[in-house]
Amino acid sequence: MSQRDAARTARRSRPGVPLTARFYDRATDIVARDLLGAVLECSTPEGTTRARIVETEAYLGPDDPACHAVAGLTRRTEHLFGPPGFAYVYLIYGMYWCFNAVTRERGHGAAVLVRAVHPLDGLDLMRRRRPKAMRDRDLTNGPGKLSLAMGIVGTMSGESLRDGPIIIRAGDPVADEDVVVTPRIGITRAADWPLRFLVCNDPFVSATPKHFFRRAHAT
DNA sequence: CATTTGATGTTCT
DNA sequence: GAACATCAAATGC
Repeated sequence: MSQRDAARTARRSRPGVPLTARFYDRATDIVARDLLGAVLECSTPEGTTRARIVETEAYLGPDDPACHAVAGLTRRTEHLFGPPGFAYVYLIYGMYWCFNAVTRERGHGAAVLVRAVHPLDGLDLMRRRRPKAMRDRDLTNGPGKLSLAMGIVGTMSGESLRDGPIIIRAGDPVADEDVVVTPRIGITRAADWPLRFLVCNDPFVSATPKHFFRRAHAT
């Protein structure tokens, strides 16, 4: 799917119901929206990479059926349960690391998944780490891909996003008219909740599934 | 092009 | 044993 088609599909999938009325708490989805445009930086012995965040998903906590917090405090969710401003990195499908920023107070269990970034610095290092990516946009247009490209791994979970190996800095803000909202990708529970945020027309956002289009029309 | 399938292994029931 | 916030290669038009 071309990037323009992905953005168009996402735009047409925008739910007609305002976010405001739907959920018990807006803290985490506000963070998810405001994280668009922020700069993600990761430092490893190999070097430092920087990239602009262009796609996020909010996971609201224990009352969100798709959030890992519903399982309670386990080995995996230890760092999800706070405090805010720290990394929650977990392994998915036994192969890929997913990076989240914890958003709520200790014990709550809410976080924002970073799903795609637009590279700014360290392109050569990213290409070395992602030899299979034929085009630059394939380097970081997915949560597993961006972790590979930037060197994000599980040992970074629980580290501070202010002075740890992964740092989030302020970036150029993204205007509301450039933000698209869709349901979250790759989940089965709460599959219609509109908590995925992306910068429309950015070539580095991940593909929006086609069935989102039909779902929006059914309602 | 779009859609399906196989890889891969940790975590929790 | 089943589920899984994924990715890349293979297959179908």
